[in-house]
Amino acid sequence: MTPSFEILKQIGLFSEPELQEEIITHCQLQSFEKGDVIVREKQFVKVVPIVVSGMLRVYQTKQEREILLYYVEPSQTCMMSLSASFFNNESPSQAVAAEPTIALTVPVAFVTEWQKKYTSWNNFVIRTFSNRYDELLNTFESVAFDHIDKRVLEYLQSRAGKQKAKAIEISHQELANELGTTRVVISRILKQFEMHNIVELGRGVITIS
Amino acid sequence: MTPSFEILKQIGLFSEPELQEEIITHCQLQSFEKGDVIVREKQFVKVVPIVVSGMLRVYQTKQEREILLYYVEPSQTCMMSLSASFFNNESPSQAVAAEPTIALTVPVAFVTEWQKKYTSWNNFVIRTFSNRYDELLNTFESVAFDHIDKRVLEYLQSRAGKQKAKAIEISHQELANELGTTRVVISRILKQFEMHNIVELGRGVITIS
DNA sequence: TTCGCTTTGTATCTTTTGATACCGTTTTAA
DNA sequence: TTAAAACGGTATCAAAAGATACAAAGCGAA
Repeated sequence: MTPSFEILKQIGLFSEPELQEEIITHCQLQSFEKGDVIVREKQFVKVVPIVVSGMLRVYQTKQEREILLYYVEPSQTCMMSLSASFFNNESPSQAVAAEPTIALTVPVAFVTEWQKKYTSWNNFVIRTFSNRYDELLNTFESVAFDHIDKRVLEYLQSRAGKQKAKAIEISHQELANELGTTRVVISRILKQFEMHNIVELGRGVITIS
Repeated sequence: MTPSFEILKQIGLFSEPELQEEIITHCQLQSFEKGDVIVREKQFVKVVPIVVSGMLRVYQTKQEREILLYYVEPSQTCMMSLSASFFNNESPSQAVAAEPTIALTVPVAFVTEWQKKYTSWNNFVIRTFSNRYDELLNTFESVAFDHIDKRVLEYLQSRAGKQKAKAIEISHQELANELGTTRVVISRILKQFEMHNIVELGRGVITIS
């Protein structure tokens, strides 16, 4: 599907009219169902996705383990795709729609071209790299120095902050995957939280009090 | 001091003659003693350093703790300075000469300008961001999933690989700082290694057998 | 409704790592 | 040369988190 000016306005990042024209002529608007794979591990990247609505989950699987890199939210793009597109590398990571998602797909050829021609595009690229680095540094620090109970609480609060309702739909096992630990550890901590009236627990649901 | 074409050849990254001219007219070649601070935390960045010889150590201090981000080796630059220069931010990190170092200093104004004009400069910038991200991801994984003994050994092997001699000059305390742990833990592990004939220990020196 | 799968609760045990303390040796600087 | 600082060895204790095992409860499909 061809993107519209409306969509570009919604993304709100690309100010130059010429760039907007180029995006409309060269890019596609694609819909994904929850669970659809947008970028597969070890595959060459042909387009870089910019999320319009919904969310992508980007992760790696190394030695049987899943490592969450980041989520791509509206008006953001996937840094690993960007990076792979610059060097014509295979993607070292996988991107999956975490919910129904609409994304603008930019053919890789334009990524560097637009960087030279349009300041707003270049800013977008640099900001993407810089922000993802900061993000990773933050999770690095919290893994290195914080106890898991604090990390669990921060994860829940962050998730709750991004939605209207305070009820977070996630199983203990999934939460363990997100934080790189095991289910038993999560159950233990959540039970502690419940006893201290910090959360309420249901099957597949955690509610922050 | 004004840089020469020789120096640029040595760096070996900037192919366009026009870019080389610009570097020679606008950049400086600066020498630093071991311990000199090149970028201070919370200070605005005026120049971005590209290391010609020697090495910079870039780290953050958060909550009394020191977090090693990366080393800047010859032909590399400091990603945090780059990033700060793009957004006119204060530097969130500190860069110190780990040994006597000569660096090419690029005034921040040219960083984005050259990005648009010179492909090799843009590649350099993007590659810097991308490589530092990969690097951080690797240390993240090793902190999250590996035991300290393995991390110590890998650190020693990596250090040894970068020099001729197998003797690494570092105290247990310094090693602990590098890996984000405490001196006692390091002493314990090194003693284990020595008993298994993996290393030989001296005062301030560790030799891989 | 019943069978099977998913989800959660919990107990026990072990390993890893950190914290603290104390001591002896070596190096440095006054 | 003497005092102080840096360095390293080691013992003890505690806390955090992982591994394993088993049971109970909830949910969906046949």
